[in-house]
Amino acid sequence: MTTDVSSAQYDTGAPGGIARVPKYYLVKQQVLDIVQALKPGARMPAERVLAVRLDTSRTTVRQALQELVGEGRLDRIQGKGTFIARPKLYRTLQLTSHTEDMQAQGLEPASRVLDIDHVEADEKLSCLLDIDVGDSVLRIERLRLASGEPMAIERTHLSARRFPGLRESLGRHRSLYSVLADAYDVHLSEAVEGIETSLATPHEAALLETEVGVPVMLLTRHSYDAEGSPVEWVRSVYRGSRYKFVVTLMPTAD
Amino acid sequence: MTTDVSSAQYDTGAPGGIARVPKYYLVKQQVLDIVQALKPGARMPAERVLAVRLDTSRTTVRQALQELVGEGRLDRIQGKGTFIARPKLYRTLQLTSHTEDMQAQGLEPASRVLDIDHVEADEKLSCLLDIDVGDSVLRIERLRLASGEPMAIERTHLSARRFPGLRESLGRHRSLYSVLADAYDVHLSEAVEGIETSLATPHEAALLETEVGVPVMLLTRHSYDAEGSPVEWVRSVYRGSRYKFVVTLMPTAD
DNA sequence: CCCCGCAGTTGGCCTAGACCATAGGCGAGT
DNA sequence: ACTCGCCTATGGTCTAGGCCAACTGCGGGG
Repeated sequence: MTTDVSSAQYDTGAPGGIARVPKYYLVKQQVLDIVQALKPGARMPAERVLAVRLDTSRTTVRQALQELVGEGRLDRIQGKGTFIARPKLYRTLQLTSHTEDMQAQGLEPASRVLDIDHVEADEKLSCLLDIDVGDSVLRIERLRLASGEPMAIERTHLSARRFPGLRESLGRHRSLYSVLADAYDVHLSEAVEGIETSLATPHEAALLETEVGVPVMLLTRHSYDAEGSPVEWVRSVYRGSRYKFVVTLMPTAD
Repeated sequence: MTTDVSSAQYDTGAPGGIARVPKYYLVKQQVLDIVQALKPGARMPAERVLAVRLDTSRTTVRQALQELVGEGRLDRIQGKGTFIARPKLYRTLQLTSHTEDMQAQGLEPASRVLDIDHVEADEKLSCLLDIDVGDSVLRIERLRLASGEPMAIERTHLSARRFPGLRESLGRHRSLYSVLADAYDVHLSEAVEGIETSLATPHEAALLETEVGVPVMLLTRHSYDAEGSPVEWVRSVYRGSRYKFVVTLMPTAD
């Protein structure tokens, strides 16, 4: 029934703003002890087993597991079980292409084109790319991979007028940035990136091989060429539980 | 998008990796319609009302609301109700102090010291600060505020030997960085920041006035002086649903 | 030998309902 | 008038259990 009754189910102790600790959070700590005693790839006890062993309901166990999945400590696979996850990867923020970035870290870069088409610029895009509303925009949606592991979903927008034939050129090259440099003599000189958290949609979760609702990093990049004209606008979704972003800061010039 | 979702509770159709859409996710979309029709601060219908209106259980409604809270679209207050949240704030990544950073954005900076003490350096800290294991480290834990709103929990570590009397000096100054510059002639010239996602612990949630388990940004900063010696190591926890980080990237020097 | 299909295990999703904790209104008592 | 305390509405936590979906192994049929 209603758990154990009386005894402090909630930490109502010191009133000085001390946080309440829900039971599922205690369960999480207990599960964490199990996690830390195992190696990556090892299998956890089943949810129903944990519920009995930790004297709680399966619902509560799942809430605890949910957080550990969100933190990247566990992976769950339906029908197989729950497993200890591998450590996070790193993603350096710098003005380089995905290809260069991965190679610099000794990882095998790869991309799978999900979609590539032309769309009309809405007000927001026209402003970002400094074109007119209704102008044609080349939109490239790619799944980025690092050594076979899904890394991010990336949607790149470029002016179709400025880069005619780009769509065709991409098939013969490895990197978008090298195509821009070689075929159009466009070199990126500055970019502004925004980083925020979000939650995986069903579509994103499927592509990133994770679960709906886990925290993701939403990264937007606005790149400019040497003349200060906007070249691309990119929106990327990374698995928050798998990547750590690193940026080196220098004093501001002024 | 694949937001079609007609009637099928589960998309068992195409096996090509199409994402299943759980019912709570459909509920989330419906709730989102309500959210978008209201202004920040407005009150949502009660959970039990939504459950009846959307023909589902309160549990499922809460799961949908949970995600919207995690995304920073809703705020829940026990006993009062659920309300539309305000838009995100911005946090620029640059080599400046919290005080300067806030003032540059027209916000009122403030800090509340939660804890300030000396601890012995463990192996990790000794490496980060280039001191010996067991050396005394000044640890400052502060709650950062922007115009009254809790922004981050920040734990700064500095060598106590290198900065004698720093603890006392801090009471008479606004900013740590200005104390370092004025009293010790130490000027930061470079910093490496790491950004990753995590989930709020009960303690962090209480201080940040949010809920346990919501996504947070875990930001670590390792700062160096002009000579290349490490000066501080900082670990900060930001409410992911309230802040967006922005960084300007320039081409790498080499 | 291979393939199919059944059954068991495990995670995924949802329900119905209980009780706790907090905020706020309102009325009884002072 | 003011204050205290009860009542109610609302979110917060937890339980028990049902059914679905995916993986796995095994055995029978081709």
